[in-house]
Amino acid sequence: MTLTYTEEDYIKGIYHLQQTYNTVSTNQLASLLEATPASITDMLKKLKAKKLLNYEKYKGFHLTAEGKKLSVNIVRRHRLWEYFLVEKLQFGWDEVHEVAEELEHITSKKLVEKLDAFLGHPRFDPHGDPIPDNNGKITPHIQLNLIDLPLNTPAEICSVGSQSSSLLELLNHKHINIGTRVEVKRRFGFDRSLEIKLKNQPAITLSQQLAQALFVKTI
Amino acid sequence: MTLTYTEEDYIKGIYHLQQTYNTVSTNQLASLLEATPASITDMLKKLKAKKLLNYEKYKGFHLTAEGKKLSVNIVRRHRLWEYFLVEKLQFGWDEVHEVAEELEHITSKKLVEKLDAFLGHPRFDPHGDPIPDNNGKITPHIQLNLIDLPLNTPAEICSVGSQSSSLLELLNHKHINIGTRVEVKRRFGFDRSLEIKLKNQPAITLSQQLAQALFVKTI
DNA sequence: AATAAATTTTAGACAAATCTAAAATAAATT
DNA sequence: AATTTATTTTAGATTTGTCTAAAATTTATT
Ligand SMILES: [Mn+2]
Ligand SMILES: [Mn+2]
Ligand SMILES: [Mn+2]
Ligand SMILES: [Mn+2]
Repeated sequence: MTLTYTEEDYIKGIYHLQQTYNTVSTNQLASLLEATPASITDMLKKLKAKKLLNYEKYKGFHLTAEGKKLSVNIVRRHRLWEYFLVEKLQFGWDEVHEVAEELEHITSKKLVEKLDAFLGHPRFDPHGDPIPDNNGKITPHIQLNLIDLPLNTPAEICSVGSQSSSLLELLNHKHINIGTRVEVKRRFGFDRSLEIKLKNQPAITLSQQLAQALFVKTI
Repeated sequence: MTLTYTEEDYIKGIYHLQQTYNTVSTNQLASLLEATPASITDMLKKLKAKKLLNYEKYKGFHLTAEGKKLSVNIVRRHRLWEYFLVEKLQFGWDEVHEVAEELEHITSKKLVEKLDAFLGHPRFDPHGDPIPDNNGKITPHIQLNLIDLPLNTPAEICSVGSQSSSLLELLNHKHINIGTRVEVKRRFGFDRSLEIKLKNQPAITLSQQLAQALFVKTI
């Protein structure tokens, strides 16, 4: 099964959406891929014809087992390249997404396996998202939203809820990274903001919006 | 100036051909790119419209300064990736071409510069071909065809005349690589074959065809 | 110089991916 | 239940890259 770059972006988009919404709608995918609903419908027919998608007119859609398997492999490539860019080429973690969006489409099995080995079989990408292994297996991620972390409980940032550059810019400014140790010191009901402490640093404030975009595991 | 992957492959093909034939013909390019002459003509018009190509109907064509500059950059990316694949990912030098053919189309300036630095600014790719620098400057390659190397003159293989896998397979078999030291011991007029010696090894025979595909510099 | 052969271009068609505008269907509201 | 609104699909057009078959042009040969 060879797919065009565009078909790959579509099934990857559907894969991400159906993690949250079991069945995906035309408008949701149109919004994610920044295309018109008409374009989405056209592609849904093609993906259905290739047996990658379960789709009935007006009824929403989700990937077949085959479609999901291919999508997971695209996600694997995307996240391996992101790891490469940050760990080997010294990119900032907020600079890698667009380039990985292109690199992910190079499907050479040999390339992916050798890259994985060269990187030391990393299990998480620079945003804390798990990298599927060569069989499509994904290390489950037991993660707690920072907004739900109990007071004075040491924890470590393990992923972010979005890759928007505005979020990543803010995190860079506050010196928060994947792996950063945090403790929540106070909660303010008025605006649901948090006061947190990073190791050996004065307490800082996080807005509700920011805290909700951060996931942690206790340590 | 943003180019499609296909436009990039076309100007790169023209660039390589015009190194040998100052002006390139439709059929030459069709044969190189494995497309029909009609497809070539279509693309020539587009490239002319983008001012990358000097082209008059039936008169052959060659790149403008701008077209050449863009082509050299594609060649730079192609060869940097080949170097990466061999030196970092342990590919064989006969396995890298196809993958580099895809990687070369990722144009991110930051990616290319960081990759170049990561690799230590290599000056030659795994086939001995020079890697253009960031300004498009190419280290000139004073190379002698092995068939013209005088007898008993120590020399080093510095590049190969083709990347065909049949050639590279044969070189692997004979343990000949970029950097291998050779001396020509005898020439046979009948079939123009050569007897050569690699360091600390018994003499072996190279056919005329093989010797003509190898370039050396004396040491 | 006339003819034949090779090369190159054009004409017309098709697949992929996209769009806009209109039509069909489903969901929400009165 | 009828109507309005939102969603989704279809119809038809456009761009990019490709092809085959036919026409135009150049080059080679008699
Ligand atoms: Mn992509
Ligand atoms: Mn990521
Ligand atoms: Mn290419
Ligand atoms: Mn090369």
